[in-house]
Amino acid sequence: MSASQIDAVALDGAGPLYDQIRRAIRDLILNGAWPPGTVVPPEHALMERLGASRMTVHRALGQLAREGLITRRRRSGTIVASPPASHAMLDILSIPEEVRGLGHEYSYRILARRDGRAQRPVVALFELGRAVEVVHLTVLHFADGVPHVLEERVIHLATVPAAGQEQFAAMPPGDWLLQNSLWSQAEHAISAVAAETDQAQLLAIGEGEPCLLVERRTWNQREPVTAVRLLYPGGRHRFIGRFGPYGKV
Amino acid sequence: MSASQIDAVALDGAGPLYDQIRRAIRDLILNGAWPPGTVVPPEHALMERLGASRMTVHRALGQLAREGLITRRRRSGTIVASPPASHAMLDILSIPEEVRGLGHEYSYRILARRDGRAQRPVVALFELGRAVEVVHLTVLHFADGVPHVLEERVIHLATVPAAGQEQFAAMPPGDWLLQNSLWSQAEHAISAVAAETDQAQLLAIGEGEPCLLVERRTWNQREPVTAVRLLYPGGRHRFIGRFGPYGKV
DNA sequence: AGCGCTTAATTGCATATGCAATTAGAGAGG
DNA sequence: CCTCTCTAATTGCATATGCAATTAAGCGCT
Repeated sequence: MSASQIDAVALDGAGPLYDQIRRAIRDLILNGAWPPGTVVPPEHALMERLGASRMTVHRALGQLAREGLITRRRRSGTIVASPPASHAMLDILSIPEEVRGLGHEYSYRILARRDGRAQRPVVALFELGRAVEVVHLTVLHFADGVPHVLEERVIHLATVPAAGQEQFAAMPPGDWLLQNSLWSQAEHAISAVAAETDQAQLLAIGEGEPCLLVERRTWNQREPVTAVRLLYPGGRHRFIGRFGPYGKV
Repeated sequence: MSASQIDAVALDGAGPLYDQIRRAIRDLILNGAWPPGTVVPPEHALMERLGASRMTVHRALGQLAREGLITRRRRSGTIVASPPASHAMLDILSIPEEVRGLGHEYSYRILARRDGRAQRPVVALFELGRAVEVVHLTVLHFADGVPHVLEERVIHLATVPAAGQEQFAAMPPGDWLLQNSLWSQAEHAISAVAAETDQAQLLAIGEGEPCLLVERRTWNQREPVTAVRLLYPGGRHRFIGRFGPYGKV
Protein backbone atom coordinates (compact mmCIF):
# COMPACT_ATOMS: atom_id res chain seq x y z
CA MET A 1 0.00 0.00 0.00
CA SER A 2 1.72 3.13 -1.22
CA ALA A 3 1.11 6.58 0.13
CA SER A 4 -0.43 7.66 -3.14
CA GLN A 5 -2.99 4.90 -2.86
CA ILE A 6 -4.26 5.88 0.51
CA ASP A 7 -4.15 9.53 -0.37
CA ALA A 8 -6.52 8.78 -3.21
CA VAL A 9 -9.29 8.07 -0.73
CA ALA A 10 -11.18 11.34 -0.45
CA LEU A 11 -14.51 12.03 1.13
CA ASP A 12 -17.14 14.29 -0.38
CA GLY A 13 -18.89 15.31 2.79
CA ALA A 14 -22.30 14.19 1.57
CA GLY A 15 -24.32 11.87 3.75
CA PRO A 16 -23.25 9.48 6.48
CA LEU A 17 -19.54 9.06 7.03
CA TYR A 18 -19.52 5.32 6.50
CA ASP A 19 -21.24 5.83 3.18
CA GLN A 20 -18.81 8.51 2.09
CA ILE A 21 -16.02 6.07 2.77
CA ARG A 22 -17.80 3.30 0.94
CA ARG A 23 -18.44 5.44 -2.11
CA ALA A 24 -14.94 6.86 -2.13
CA ILE A 25 -13.39 3.41 -2.28
CA ARG A 26 -16.03 2.04 -4.62
CA ASP A 27 -15.34 4.85 -7.07
CA LEU A 28 -11.61 4.20 -6.98
CA ILE A 29 -12.31 0.59 -7.89
CA LEU A 30 -14.87 1.36 -10.56
CA ASN A 31 -12.65 4.02 -12.11
CA GLY A 32 -9.80 1.62 -12.42
CA ALA A 33 -7.56 3.58 -10.06
CA TRP A 34 -7.46 0.46 -7.90
CA PRO A 35 -7.50 -2.46 -10.33
CA PRO A 36 -8.28 -6.00 -9.17
CA GLY A 37 -5.60 -7.28 -6.85
CA THR A 38 -4.78 -3.88 -5.40
CA VAL A 39 -4.19 -3.99 -1.67
CA VAL A 40 -6.70 -1.81 0.14
CA PRO A 41 -5.22 0.02 3.14
CA PRO A 42 -5.93 -1.72 6.44
CA GLU A 43 -8.70 -0.39 8.62
CA HIS A 44 -6.44 1.43 11.03
CA ALA A 45 -4.66 3.23 8.19
CA LEU A 46 -7.94 4.42 6.69
CA MET A 47 -9.06 5.32 10.17
CA GLU A 48 -6.11 7.65 10.60
CA ARG A 49 -6.27 9.01 7.11
CA LEU A 50 -9.96 9.81 7.36
CA GLY A 51 -10.29 10.63 11.01
CA ALA A 52 -13.02 8.05 11.47
CA SER A 53 -13.31 5.31 14.03
CA ARG A 54 -12.35 1.78 13.14
CA MET A 55 -15.95 0.58 13.40
CA THR A 56 -17.04 3.15 10.86
CA VAL A 57 -14.32 2.18 8.42
CA HIS A 58 -15.17 -1.46 9.11
CA ARG A 59 -18.78 -0.84 8.25
CA ALA A 60 -17.88 0.73 4.92
CA LEU A 61 -15.50 -2.07 3.99
CA GLY A 62 -17.96 -4.70 5.17
CA GLN A 63 -20.56 -3.41 2.78
CA LEU A 64 -18.12 -3.32 -0.11
CA ALA A 65 -17.21 -6.91 0.70
CA ARG A 66 -20.86 -7.96 0.66
CA GLU A 67 -21.26 -6.19 -2.66
CA GLY A 68 -18.39 -8.26 -3.99
CA LEU A 69 -16.06 -5.37 -4.78
CA ILE A 70 -13.40 -6.44 -2.32
CA THR A 71 -12.38 -9.59 -0.56
CA ARG A 72 -11.16 -9.53 3.00
CA ARG A 73 -9.14 -12.02 4.98
CA ARG A 74 -7.94 -11.77 8.52
CA ARG A 75 -4.31 -10.97 8.84
CA SER A 76 -3.84 -10.93 5.04
CA GLY A 77 -5.84 -7.80 4.58
CA THR A 78 -8.20 -6.51 1.95
CA ILE A 79 -7.78 -6.60 -1.80
CA VAL A 80 -9.85 -5.46 -4.71
CA ALA A 81 -11.78 -8.41 -6.12
CA SER A 82 -11.87 -9.44 -9.74
CA PRO A 83 -15.29 -9.00 -11.25
CA PRO A 84 -16.89 -12.40 -11.70
CA ALA A 85 -16.37 -13.50 -15.28
CA SER A 86 -20.05 -14.05 -15.78
CA HIS A 87 -22.82 -13.82 -13.31
CA ALA A 88 -26.09 -15.51 -14.03
CA MET A 89 -28.27 -15.07 -16.95
CA LEU A 90 -27.22 -12.81 -19.68
CA ASP A 91 -24.18 -11.43 -18.13
CA ILE A 92 -22.11 -13.59 -20.39
CA LEU A 93 -19.27 -11.36 -21.40
CA SER A 94 -16.74 -13.80 -22.72
CA ILE A 95 -17.88 -16.04 -25.51
CA PRO A 96 -14.75 -18.23 -25.37
CA GLU A 97 -15.46 -18.90 -21.71
CA GLU A 98 -19.07 -19.63 -22.44
CA VAL A 99 -18.19 -22.11 -25.17
CA ARG A 100 -15.45 -23.83 -23.19
CA GLY A 101 -17.76 -23.95 -20.21
CA LEU A 102 -20.09 -26.02 -22.34
CA GLY A 103 -17.27 -28.44 -23.03
CA HIS A 104 -16.56 -27.45 -26.61
CA GLU A 105 -13.45 -26.27 -28.34
CA TYR A 106 -13.54 -22.60 -29.12
CA SER A 107 -12.44 -20.76 -32.22
CA TYR A 108 -13.39 -17.58 -34.00
CA ARG A 109 -12.93 -15.71 -37.24
CA ILE A 110 -13.05 -12.01 -38.01
CA LEU A 111 -15.24 -11.71 -41.06
CA ALA A 112 -15.08 -8.00 -41.64
CA ARG A 113 -13.61 -4.84 -40.26
CA ARG A 114 -14.32 -1.26 -41.10
CA ASP A 115 -12.84 1.78 -39.37
CA GLY A 116 -14.24 5.23 -39.66
CA ARG A 117 -17.23 7.35 -38.94
CA ALA A 118 -20.19 5.54 -37.54
CA GLN A 119 -23.20 5.14 -39.75
CA ARG A 120 -26.57 6.35 -38.69
CA PRO A 121 -27.76 3.05 -37.09
CA VAL A 122 -24.76 2.99 -34.82
CA VAL A 123 -25.29 6.55 -33.74
CA ALA A 124 -28.85 5.67 -32.83
CA LEU A 125 -27.66 2.63 -30.93
CA PHE A 126 -25.50 4.75 -28.70
CA GLU A 127 -28.07 7.48 -28.50
CA LEU A 128 -25.53 10.01 -29.67
CA GLY A 129 -26.41 13.14 -31.53
CA ARG A 130 -23.42 13.09 -33.86
CA ALA A 131 -21.27 10.77 -35.91
CA VAL A 132 -18.24 9.40 -34.09
CA GLU A 133 -15.12 7.45 -34.97
CA VAL A 134 -15.63 3.74 -34.46
CA VAL A 135 -14.24 0.36 -35.35
CA HIS A 136 -16.90 -1.85 -36.84
CA LEU A 137 -16.34 -5.62 -36.62
CA THR A 138 -18.13 -8.75 -37.69
CA VAL A 139 -17.02 -11.90 -35.92
CA LEU A 140 -18.18 -15.48 -36.12
CA HIS A 141 -17.60 -17.72 -33.10
CA PHE A 142 -17.41 -21.50 -33.35
CA ALA A 143 -17.93 -24.33 -30.85
CA ASP A 144 -16.20 -27.49 -32.04
CA GLY A 145 -16.08 -25.94 -35.47
CA VAL A 146 -19.83 -25.37 -35.59
CA PRO A 147 -21.04 -21.77 -35.83
CA HIS A 148 -22.12 -20.75 -32.36
CA VAL A 149 -22.93 -17.08 -32.48
CA LEU A 150 -22.60 -14.23 -34.91
CA GLU A 151 -21.27 -11.01 -33.45
CA GLU A 152 -21.52 -7.54 -34.88
CA ARG A 153 -19.77 -4.88 -32.86
CA VAL A 154 -18.80 -1.26 -32.86
CA ILE A 155 -16.12 0.13 -30.59
CA HIS A 156 -16.06 3.80 -29.72
CA LEU A 157 -12.55 4.99 -30.58
CA ALA A 158 -12.54 8.10 -28.44
CA THR A 159 -13.06 5.97 -25.34
CA VAL A 160 -10.84 3.07 -26.41
CA PRO A 161 -8.18 4.53 -28.72
CA ALA A 162 -6.01 1.41 -28.59
CA ALA A 163 -8.69 -0.48 -30.52
CA GLY A 164 -7.62 1.36 -33.65
CA GLN A 165 -4.28 -0.50 -33.79
CA GLU A 166 -5.50 -3.83 -32.48
CA GLN A 167 -5.88 -6.74 -34.89
CA PHE A 168 -7.78 -9.01 -32.49
CA ALA A 169 -5.58 -11.91 -33.51
CA ALA A 170 -5.02 -13.33 -30.04
CA MET A 171 -8.55 -13.03 -28.76
CA PRO A 172 -11.93 -11.85 -30.02
CA PRO A 173 -12.81 -8.19 -29.52
CA GLY A 174 -15.15 -8.83 -26.61
CA ASP A 175 -12.40 -10.37 -24.53
CA TRP A 176 -9.86 -7.84 -25.70
CA LEU A 177 -12.11 -5.05 -24.52
CA LEU A 178 -12.54 -6.68 -21.14
CA GLN A 179 -8.79 -6.51 -20.69
CA ASN A 180 -8.11 -3.20 -22.35
CA SER A 181 -10.99 -1.00 -21.35
CA LEU A 182 -13.11 -0.17 -18.38
CA TRP A 183 -16.85 -0.21 -18.17
CA SER A 184 -19.17 0.86 -15.44
CA GLN A 185 -22.55 0.10 -16.89
CA ALA A 186 -24.14 -2.12 -19.47
CA GLU A 187 -27.59 -2.65 -20.80
CA HIS A 188 -28.87 -5.57 -22.77
CA ALA A 189 -32.01 -6.41 -24.62
CA ILE A 190 -33.17 -9.81 -25.76
CA SER A 191 -35.56 -10.51 -28.55
CA ALA A 192 -36.35 -13.21 -31.06
CA VAL A 193 -35.81 -12.61 -34.76
CA ALA A 194 -35.77 -14.61 -37.93
CA ALA A 195 -32.38 -15.22 -39.49
CA GLU A 196 -31.73 -13.14 -42.59
CA THR A 197 -30.36 -14.87 -45.66
CA ASP A 198 -26.71 -14.00 -45.07
CA GLN A 199 -26.92 -14.56 -41.33
CA ALA A 200 -28.50 -17.97 -41.84
CA GLN A 201 -25.72 -18.91 -44.22
CA LEU A 202 -23.02 -17.93 -41.77
CA LEU A 203 -24.67 -19.74 -38.88
CA ALA A 204 -25.39 -22.76 -41.05
CA ILE A 205 -29.08 -22.72 -40.34
CA GLY A 206 -32.13 -22.27 -42.51
CA GLU A 207 -33.22 -18.85 -43.61
CA GLY A 208 -35.97 -17.52 -41.39
CA GLU A 209 -35.15 -19.85 -38.52
CA PRO A 210 -35.71 -18.29 -35.11
CA CYS A 211 -32.69 -16.79 -33.39
CA LEU A 212 -32.11 -15.16 -30.04
CA LEU A 213 -30.81 -11.65 -30.49
CA VAL A 214 -28.88 -10.17 -27.61
CA GLU A 215 -28.00 -6.52 -27.95
CA ARG A 216 -25.66 -5.04 -25.41
CA ARG A 217 -24.41 -1.49 -24.97
CA THR A 218 -21.63 -0.63 -22.60
CA TRP A 219 -20.52 2.65 -21.08
CA ASN A 220 -17.76 3.87 -18.82
CA GLN A 221 -19.16 6.65 -16.70
CA ARG A 222 -21.01 8.56 -19.43
CA GLU A 223 -18.76 7.62 -22.34
CA PRO A 224 -19.93 4.91 -24.71
CA VAL A 225 -17.48 2.03 -24.97
CA THR A 226 -18.97 -0.56 -27.26
CA ALA A 227 -22.20 -1.93 -28.60
CA VAL A 228 -22.70 -5.45 -29.79
CA ARG A 229 -25.39 -7.59 -31.37
CA LEU A 230 -25.12 -11.31 -30.75
CA LEU A 231 -27.23 -13.62 -32.86
CA TYR A 232 -27.65 -17.12 -31.44
CA PRO A 233 -29.32 -19.91 -33.41
CA GLY A 234 -32.57 -20.33 -31.52
CA GLY A 235 -32.94 -24.00 -30.87
CA ARG A 236 -29.46 -24.51 -29.54
CA HIS A 237 -29.45 -21.82 -26.88
CA ARG A 238 -31.24 -20.81 -23.76
CA PHE A 239 -30.42 -18.38 -21.03
CA ILE A 240 -31.21 -19.33 -17.51
CA GLY A 241 -31.66 -17.27 -14.40
CA ARG A 242 -32.79 -17.83 -10.85
CA PHE A 243 -34.40 -15.41 -8.45
CA GLY A 244 -36.66 -15.06 -5.44
CA PRO A 245 -39.55 -12.74 -4.63
CA TYR A 246 -37.25 -10.05 -3.34
CA GLY A 247 -34.55 -10.40 -5.98
CA LYS A 248 -31.71 -12.63 -6.93
CA VAL A 249 -31.02 -15.53 -4.63
CA MET B 1 -46.81 -6.24 17.48
CA SER B 2 -48.33 -9.18 19.28
CA ALA B 3 -46.47 -11.39 21.71
CA SER B 4 -46.75 -14.31 19.34
CA GLN B 5 -45.00 -12.32 16.67
CA ILE B 6 -41.95 -11.53 18.68
CA ASP B 7 -41.87 -15.02 20.11
CA ALA B 8 -41.61 -16.36 16.59
CA VAL B 9 -38.11 -14.93 16.29
CA ALA B 10 -35.85 -17.81 17.20
CA LEU B 11 -32.11 -18.14 16.76
CA ASP B 12 -30.40 -21.27 15.57
CA GLY B 13 -27.05 -20.77 17.22
CA ALA B 14 -25.11 -21.07 13.97
CA GLY B 15 -22.66 -18.36 13.03
CA PRO B 16 -22.47 -14.72 14.08
CA LEU B 17 -25.27 -13.42 16.23
CA TYR B 18 -26.25 -10.61 13.90
CA ASP B 19 -26.57 -13.11 11.09
CA GLN B 20 -28.68 -15.48 13.15
CA ILE B 21 -31.03 -12.60 13.82
CA ARG B 22 -31.05 -11.59 10.19
CA ARG B 23 -31.83 -15.11 9.01
CA ALA B 24 -34.47 -15.68 11.67
CA ILE B 25 -36.42 -12.64 10.57
CA ARG B 26 -35.78 -13.24 6.89
CA ASP B 27 -37.20 -16.74 7.18
CA LEU B 28 -40.32 -15.49 8.92
CA ILE B 29 -40.87 -13.12 6.04
CA LEU B 30 -40.10 -15.66 3.33
CA ASN B 31 -42.32 -18.27 4.94
CA GLY B 32 -45.24 -15.93 5.01
CA ALA B 33 -45.44 -15.89 8.80
CA TRP B 34 -44.88 -12.16 8.59
CA PRO B 35 -46.69 -11.04 5.44
CA PRO B 36 -46.04 -7.63 3.87
CA GLY B 37 -47.19 -4.84 6.13
CA THR B 38 -46.47 -6.73 9.33
CA VAL B 39 -44.95 -4.54 12.00
CA VAL B 40 -41.51 -5.82 12.98
CA PRO B 41 -40.77 -5.45 16.70
CA PRO B 42 -38.68 -2.38 17.49
CA GLU B 43 -35.00 -2.81 18.10
CA HIS B 44 -35.20 -2.60 21.86
CA ALA B 45 -37.90 -5.30 21.98
CA LEU B 46 -35.81 -7.67 19.87
CA MET B 47 -32.83 -6.75 21.97
CA GLU B 48 -34.60 -7.91 25.14
CA ARG B 49 -36.14 -10.94 23.52
CA LEU B 50 -32.84 -12.12 22.07
CA GLY B 51 -30.43 -10.91 24.70
CA ALA B 52 -28.38 -9.04 22.14
CA SER B 53 -27.24 -5.46 22.14
CA ARG B 54 -29.13 -2.87 20.21
CA MET B 55 -26.24 -2.38 17.78
CA THR B 56 -26.30 -6.04 16.91
CA VAL B 57 -30.03 -6.03 16.29
CA HIS B 58 -29.59 -2.83 14.33
CA ARG B 59 -26.99 -4.45 12.15
CA ALA B 60 -29.28 -7.36 11.32
CA LEU B 61 -32.24 -5.12 10.53
CA GLY B 62 -30.03 -2.77 8.56
CA GLN B 63 -28.98 -5.58 6.28
CA LEU B 64 -32.54 -6.74 5.78
CA ALA B 65 -33.48 -3.20 4.88
CA ARG B 66 -30.68 -3.01 2.31
CA GLU B 67 -31.87 -6.30 0.90
CA GLY B 68 -35.31 -4.79 0.50
CA LEU B 69 -37.17 -7.19 2.79
CA ILE B 70 -38.18 -4.51 5.27
CA THR B 71 -38.60 -0.78 5.26
CA ARG B 72 -37.65 1.29 8.25
CA ARG B 73 -38.63 4.79 9.27
CA ARG B 74 -37.62 6.68 12.33
CA ARG B 75 -40.27 6.85 14.95
CA SER B 76 -42.76 4.90 12.77
CA GLY B 77 -40.85 1.68 13.08
CA THR B 78 -40.11 -1.23 10.80
CA ILE B 79 -42.55 -3.07 8.55
CA VAL B 80 -42.22 -5.97 6.16
CA ALA B 81 -41.91 -4.64 2.63
CA SER B 82 -43.98 -5.72 -0.31
CA PRO B 83 -41.94 -7.54 -2.90
CA PRO B 84 -41.45 -5.23 -5.87
CA ALA B 85 -44.02 -6.13 -8.50
CA SER B 86 -41.39 -6.62 -11.13
CA HIS B 87 -37.72 -5.99 -10.93
CA ALA B 88 -35.74 -5.64 -14.09
CA MET B 89 -35.52 -7.94 -16.93
CA LEU B 90 -37.45 -11.09 -16.89
CA ASP B 91 -38.84 -10.85 -13.48
CA ILE B 92 -42.14 -9.92 -15.00
CA LEU B 93 -44.65 -11.79 -12.93
CA SER B 94 -47.86 -10.03 -13.75
CA ILE B 95 -48.83 -9.88 -17.39
CA PRO B 96 -51.70 -7.43 -16.79
CA GLU B 97 -49.23 -5.06 -15.15
CA GLU B 98 -46.78 -5.49 -17.96
CA VAL B 99 -49.42 -4.75 -20.59
CA ARG B 100 -50.88 -1.78 -18.76
CA GLY B 101 -47.38 -0.49 -18.15
CA LEU B 102 -46.98 -0.35 -21.91
CA GLY B 103 -50.07 1.78 -22.13
CA HIS B 104 -52.45 -0.82 -23.53
CA GLU B 105 -55.75 -2.14 -22.37
CA TYR B 106 -55.46 -5.61 -20.92
CA SER B 107 -57.76 -8.59 -21.36
CA TYR B 108 -57.41 -12.35 -21.32
CA ARG B 109 -59.24 -15.52 -22.17
CA ILE B 110 -58.91 -19.01 -20.74
CA LEU B 111 -58.73 -21.26 -23.76
CA ALA B 112 -58.57 -24.62 -22.05
CA ARG B 113 -58.48 -26.21 -18.66
CA ARG B 114 -57.77 -29.76 -17.64
CA ASP B 115 -57.54 -31.05 -14.08
CA GLY B 116 -55.99 -34.34 -13.14
CA ARG B 117 -52.76 -36.25 -13.16
CA ALA B 118 -49.88 -34.54 -14.83
CA GLN B 119 -48.69 -35.92 -18.12
CA ARG B 120 -45.12 -36.97 -18.59
CA PRO B 121 -43.81 -33.63 -19.97
CA VAL B 122 -45.07 -31.80 -16.92
CA VAL B 123 -43.45 -34.28 -14.59
CA ALA B 124 -40.19 -33.72 -16.41
CA LEU B 125 -40.63 -29.98 -16.16
CA PHE B 126 -40.87 -30.13 -12.40
CA GLU B 127 -38.16 -32.74 -12.18
CA LEU B 128 -40.44 -35.02 -10.21
CA GLY B 129 -40.21 -38.75 -10.24
CA ARG B 130 -43.94 -39.42 -10.18
CA ALA B 131 -47.20 -38.17 -11.61
CA VAL B 132 -48.93 -35.51 -9.51
CA GLU B 133 -52.30 -33.82 -9.43
CA VAL B 134 -52.24 -30.58 -11.36
CA VAL B 135 -54.43 -28.00 -12.99
CA HIS B 136 -53.43 -27.46 -16.58
CA LEU B 137 -54.39 -24.13 -18.17
CA THR B 138 -54.02 -22.45 -21.52
CA VAL B 139 -54.50 -18.70 -21.45
CA LEU B 140 -54.25 -16.07 -24.14
CA HIS B 141 -53.47 -12.50 -23.07
CA PHE B 142 -54.39 -9.47 -25.17
CA ALA B 143 -53.10 -5.92 -25.34
CA ASP B 144 -55.70 -3.61 -26.89
CA GLY B 145 -57.40 -6.72 -28.21
CA VAL B 146 -54.28 -7.93 -30.01
CA PRO B 147 -52.80 -11.26 -28.86
CA HIS B 148 -49.85 -10.42 -26.63
CA VAL B 149 -48.63 -13.67 -25.18
CA LEU B 150 -49.75 -17.27 -25.06
CA GLU B 151 -49.51 -18.90 -21.64
CA GLU B 152 -49.48 -22.56 -20.85
CA ARG B 153 -49.40 -23.35 -17.16
CA VAL B 154 -49.59 -26.18 -14.69
CA ILE B 155 -50.34 -25.61 -11.03
CA HIS B 156 -49.31 -28.18 -8.45
CA LEU B 157 -52.45 -28.96 -6.50
CA ALA B 158 -50.77 -30.40 -3.44
CA THR B 159 -49.02 -27.08 -2.86
CA VAL B 160 -51.92 -24.84 -3.90
CA PRO B 161 -55.13 -26.80 -3.18
CA ALA B 162 -57.35 -23.74 -3.62
CA ALA B 163 -56.52 -23.71 -7.32
CA GLY B 164 -58.80 -26.70 -7.78
CA GLN B 165 -61.93 -24.61 -7.09
CA GLU B 166 -60.77 -21.40 -8.70
CA GLN B 167 -62.26 -20.35 -12.03
CA PHE B 168 -59.75 -17.54 -12.70
CA ALA B 169 -62.61 -15.31 -13.76
CA ALA B 170 -61.43 -12.19 -11.96
CA MET B 171 -57.78 -12.37 -12.86
CA PRO B 172 -55.48 -14.64 -14.86
CA PRO B 173 -53.87 -17.57 -13.05
CA GLY B 174 -50.45 -15.91 -12.75
CA ASP B 175 -51.85 -13.03 -10.76
CA TRP B 176 -54.16 -15.27 -8.79
CA LEU B 177 -51.19 -17.35 -7.73
CA LEU B 178 -49.28 -14.28 -6.64
CA GLN B 179 -52.09 -13.49 -4.23
CA ASN B 180 -52.99 -16.99 -3.15
CA SER B 181 -49.72 -18.81 -2.88
CA LEU B 182 -46.20 -18.30 -1.63
CA TRP B 183 -43.04 -18.83 -3.55
CA SER B 184 -39.45 -18.69 -2.45
CA GLN B 185 -37.59 -19.45 -5.61
CA ALA B 186 -38.06 -19.27 -9.33
CA GLU B 187 -36.04 -20.18 -12.35
CA HIS B 188 -36.54 -19.05 -15.88
CA ALA B 189 -35.09 -19.91 -19.23
CA ILE B 190 -35.32 -17.94 -22.42
CA SER B 191 -34.98 -19.28 -25.88
CA ALA B 192 -36.17 -18.54 -29.40
CA VAL B 193 -38.49 -20.92 -31.20
CA ALA B 194 -40.59 -20.96 -34.32
CA ALA B 195 -44.34 -20.70 -33.82
CA GLU B 196 -46.22 -23.95 -34.37
CA THR B 197 -49.30 -23.92 -36.53
CA ASP B 198 -51.83 -23.64 -33.73
CA GLN B 199 -49.72 -21.22 -31.71
CA ALA B 200 -49.28 -18.99 -34.73
CA GLN B 201 -53.01 -18.97 -35.30
CA LEU B 202 -53.74 -17.97 -31.71
CA LEU B 203 -51.12 -15.24 -31.71
CA ALA B 204 -52.22 -14.04 -35.13
CA ILE B 205 -48.78 -14.35 -36.63
CA GLY B 206 -47.38 -16.43 -39.44
CA GLU B 207 -46.49 -20.05 -38.90
CA GLY B 208 -42.80 -20.45 -38.22
CA GLU B 209 -42.32 -16.84 -37.17
CA PRO B 210 -39.75 -16.41 -34.41
CA CYS B 211 -41.04 -16.19 -30.87
CA LEU B 212 -39.43 -15.63 -27.51
CA LEU B 213 -40.15 -18.54 -25.22
CA VAL B 214 -39.92 -17.86 -21.50
CA GLU B 215 -40.22 -20.91 -19.29
CA ARG B 216 -40.51 -20.33 -15.59
CA ARG B 217 -40.73 -22.79 -12.72
CA THR B 218 -41.57 -21.73 -9.22
CA TRP B 219 -41.12 -23.45 -5.87
CA ASN B 220 -41.97 -22.73 -2.27
CA GLN B 221 -39.20 -24.15 -0.15
CA ARG B 222 -38.83 -27.53 -1.89
CA GLU B 223 -42.41 -27.89 -3.08
CA PRO B 224 -43.20 -27.13 -6.71
CA VAL B 225 -45.83 -24.43 -7.10
CA THR B 226 -46.28 -23.78 -10.77
CA ALA B 227 -44.61 -23.96 -14.14
CA VAL B 228 -45.41 -21.79 -17.07
CA ARG B 229 -44.40 -21.34 -20.70
CA LEU B 230 -44.93 -17.90 -22.14
CA LEU B 231 -44.72 -17.52 -25.89
CA TYR B 232 -44.19 -13.95 -27.06
CA PRO B 233 -44.36 -13.00 -30.74
CA GLY B 234 -40.74 -12.23 -31.48
CA GLY B 235 -40.68 -8.93 -33.23
CA ARG B 236 -42.93 -7.16 -30.79
CA HIS B 237 -41.05 -7.95 -27.61
CA ARG B 238 -37.76 -7.42 -25.96
CA PHE B 239 -36.54 -7.85 -22.46
CA ILE B 240 -34.18 -5.31 -21.08
CA GLY B 241 -31.77 -5.41 -18.19
CA ARG B 242 -29.03 -3.24 -16.81
CA PHE B 243 -25.99 -4.20 -14.83
CA GLY B 244 -22.43 -3.26 -13.93
CA PRO B 245 -19.20 -5.22 -13.80
CA TYR B 246 -19.88 -6.37 -10.27
CA GLY B 247 -23.59 -7.07 -10.65
CA LYS B 248 -26.86 -5.28 -10.95
CA VAL B 249 -26.79 -1.52 -10.58
C1' DA C 1 -63.55 20.82 16.97
C1' DG C 2 -59.36 22.52 15.39
C1' DC C 3 -54.78 24.20 15.77
C1' DG C 4 -50.18 24.42 17.42
C1' DC C 5 -46.77 22.93 20.73
C1' DT C 6 -44.40 19.41 23.25
C1' DT C 7 -43.12 14.84 24.23
C1' DA C 8 -41.37 10.60 23.53
C1' DA C 9 -40.72 6.38 20.60
C1' DT C 10 -37.92 4.78 17.20
C1' DT C 11 -34.35 4.51 14.00
C1' DG C 12 -29.63 6.38 12.29
C1' DC C 13 -24.91 7.33 13.10
C1' DA C 14 -20.50 7.48 15.25
C1' DT C 15 -17.29 6.37 18.80
C1' DA C 16 -14.55 3.65 22.18
C1' DT C 17 -13.40 -0.67 23.89
C1' DG C 18 -12.29 -5.46 24.23
C1' DC C 19 -11.71 -9.89 22.77
C1' DA C 20 -11.64 -13.74 19.21
C1' DA C 21 -9.98 -15.84 14.97
C1' DT C 22 -6.83 -16.17 11.37
C1' DT C 23 -2.42 -16.46 9.49
C1' DA C 24 1.88 -14.15 7.23
C1' DG C 25 6.14 -13.66 8.53
C1' DA C 26 9.88 -13.41 11.82
C1' DG C 27 12.77 -15.90 14.60
C1' DA C 28 14.58 -20.02 17.07
C1' DG C 29 16.43 -24.35 16.86
C1' DG C 30 18.10 -28.23 14.57
C1' DC D 1 18.65 -25.01 4.77
C1' DC D 2 14.59 -26.68 6.81
C1' DT D 3 11.01 -26.89 10.22
C1' DC D 4 8.74 -25.52 14.04
C1' DT D 5 7.02 -22.01 17.09
C1' DC D 6 5.63 -17.74 18.32
C1' DT D 7 4.38 -13.06 17.46
C1' DA D 8 1.84 -9.63 15.86
C1' DA D 9 -1.03 -7.61 12.04
C1' DT D 10 -5.43 -7.65 10.47
C1' DT D 11 -10.15 -8.54 10.22
C1' DG D 12 -14.58 -10.16 12.68
C1' DC D 13 -17.84 -9.65 16.28
C1' DA D 14 -20.25 -7.84 20.16
C1' DT D 15 -21.19 -4.50 23.61
C1' DA D 16 -22.06 0.05 25.80
C1' DT D 17 -22.82 4.72 25.25
C1' DG D 18 -24.39 9.08 23.50
C1' DC D 19 -26.44 12.05 20.52
C1' DA D 20 -29.14 13.35 16.21
C1' DA D 21 -33.17 13.10 13.27
C1' DT D 22 -37.79 12.04 12.48
C1' DT D 23 -42.44 12.15 13.51
C1' DA D 24 -46.80 9.98 15.69
C1' DA D 25 -49.42 11.02 19.23
C1' DG D 26 -50.88 13.44 23.13
C1' DC D 27 -51.90 17.76 25.32
C1' DG D 28 -53.45 22.32 25.93
C1' DC D 29 -55.36 26.28 24.37
C1' DT D 30 -58.72 28.68 22.05
